[in-house]
Amino acid sequence: MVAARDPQSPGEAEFLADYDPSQFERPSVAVDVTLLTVRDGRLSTWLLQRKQHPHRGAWSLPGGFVGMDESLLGAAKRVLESKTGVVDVFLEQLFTFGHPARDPRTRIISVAHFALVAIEELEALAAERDDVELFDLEIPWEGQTGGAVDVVDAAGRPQRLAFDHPEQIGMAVKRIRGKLAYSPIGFQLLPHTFTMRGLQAIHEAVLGQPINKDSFRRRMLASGDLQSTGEYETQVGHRPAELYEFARRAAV
Amino acid sequence: MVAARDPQSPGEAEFLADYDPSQFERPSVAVDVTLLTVRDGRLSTWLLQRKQHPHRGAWSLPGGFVGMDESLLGAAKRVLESKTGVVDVFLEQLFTFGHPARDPRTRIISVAHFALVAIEELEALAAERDDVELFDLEIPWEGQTGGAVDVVDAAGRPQRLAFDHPEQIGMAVKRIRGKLAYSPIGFQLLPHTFTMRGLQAIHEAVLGQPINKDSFRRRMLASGDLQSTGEYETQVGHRPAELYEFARRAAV
DNA sequence: GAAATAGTGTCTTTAAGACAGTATGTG
DNA sequence: CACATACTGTCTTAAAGACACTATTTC
Repeated sequence: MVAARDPQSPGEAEFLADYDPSQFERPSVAVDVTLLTVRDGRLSTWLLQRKQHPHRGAWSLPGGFVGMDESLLGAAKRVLESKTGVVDVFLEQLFTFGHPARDPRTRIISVAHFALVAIEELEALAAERDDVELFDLEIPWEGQTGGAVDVVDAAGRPQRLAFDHPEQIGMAVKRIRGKLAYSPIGFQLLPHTFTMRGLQAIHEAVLGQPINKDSFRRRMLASGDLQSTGEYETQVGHRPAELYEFARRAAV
Repeated sequence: MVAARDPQSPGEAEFLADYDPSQFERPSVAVDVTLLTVRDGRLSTWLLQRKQHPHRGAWSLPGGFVGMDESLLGAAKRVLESKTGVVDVFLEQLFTFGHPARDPRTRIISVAHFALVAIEELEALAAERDDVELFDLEIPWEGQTGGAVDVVDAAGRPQRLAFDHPEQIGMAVKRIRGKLAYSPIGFQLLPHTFTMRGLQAIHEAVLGQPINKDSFRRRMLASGDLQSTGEYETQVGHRPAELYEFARRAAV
């Protein structure tokens, strides 16, 4: 429920006609999107190399300014699609970063978002783009402590990141760890069908710690979020596991 | 760690000098604060009656525009103090509301915050102010479902609220319910020392459901967040309960 | 048939809920 | 001393962890 741009009470129409929105100096408002995936058992994120100042050459989250007639989530969706090609994924607002000096140009307040994509989907898109790169995260804290994270290349070397993006990525990790405990968000990082072991691997990668196999299975089956497909994986060199799908995907 | 306003690479200083921040139209950015307390076993919030358009006469959260050299939390703290007199309380960013039509004047993006205060402290302040009023909340959903809430007067009549404030208050309730499960945030709604029964009453009011007394006591004592004072309540007409304090208050 | 992981059954451990019984103020 | 609530101890129930054992595929 949002207030419509209609007069609410006597005299309001005249007031609105007189209102001058240009009388105060205003900050710019941007959105940034931390795109998380799990690759080879590790949380990873997709970054762009900045071609312009400030922080030229540093890696940065896909981001952009919010249009005057665009919602925040709409802006994040547009930025994500235009800068990475990723469409139709889980996307949620995270936190708003507004330190007065976070951008050297001028006051820019950034509404941080995070998105979740299965690695299979990302790698198909990555083949078409040469300006983006997927980096592993190194999280120097446990559980939901929070704080900045490191972004490393294949050799484990920390990368230079722009602005407050290490904090933004850290906030995304903190949030997804928290959500995992009570919501079936792990499905967003997997293809449509998946095995119990595959789902557990996602949870372990996100939480950064091993999970008891037996209780994980019991908990997932009891949650009602999983639905048997009757199908089984093949070509795996051992007894094939049953494939499940997210039970509410049809309902949503 | 936030980027300083210093050149990061060759050529950046020249770029910054040329940058013209006025070339794009920008939204206004405001902060709103949902001030929650527990009164007589019910979640309540403190509202101001709007004296100007838009939504003149409707009740609204304390709010105001963000200054150009002010952090978001700093703005929220300033707004809270100037409009309610409340200082030095728990205050945290909640969510940013940015629907293009949420304010009939112009595009105003609001960074919602929430604050927690013990009712004892609030009532002392309320005596000095006649433009603010404390209203009970009626939450039409369970657990952490989320969504707008109703604000009612002493007779239970729903009040007319300005803007998207019912959603903002709902978001605050959702957040505090979530935090209660893993963080000792309930202490923020109590005086410095309190009884086990008092703490349980706060939890029950926030969660909107009764809690098992025995396991609550066990859980709280095991958490390490409580510290015995050796003091006991008096004048209660029954065996007095021990007074505890929040164990980390000294450390913070 | 060996290797490897899937899946089942059961015992142990731990946390939550239930409840009886004792403790200690005020009136 | 009656009352009301604080606090303690123990039994029951439910969930998580541990682990042995069987099942089923590929090589």
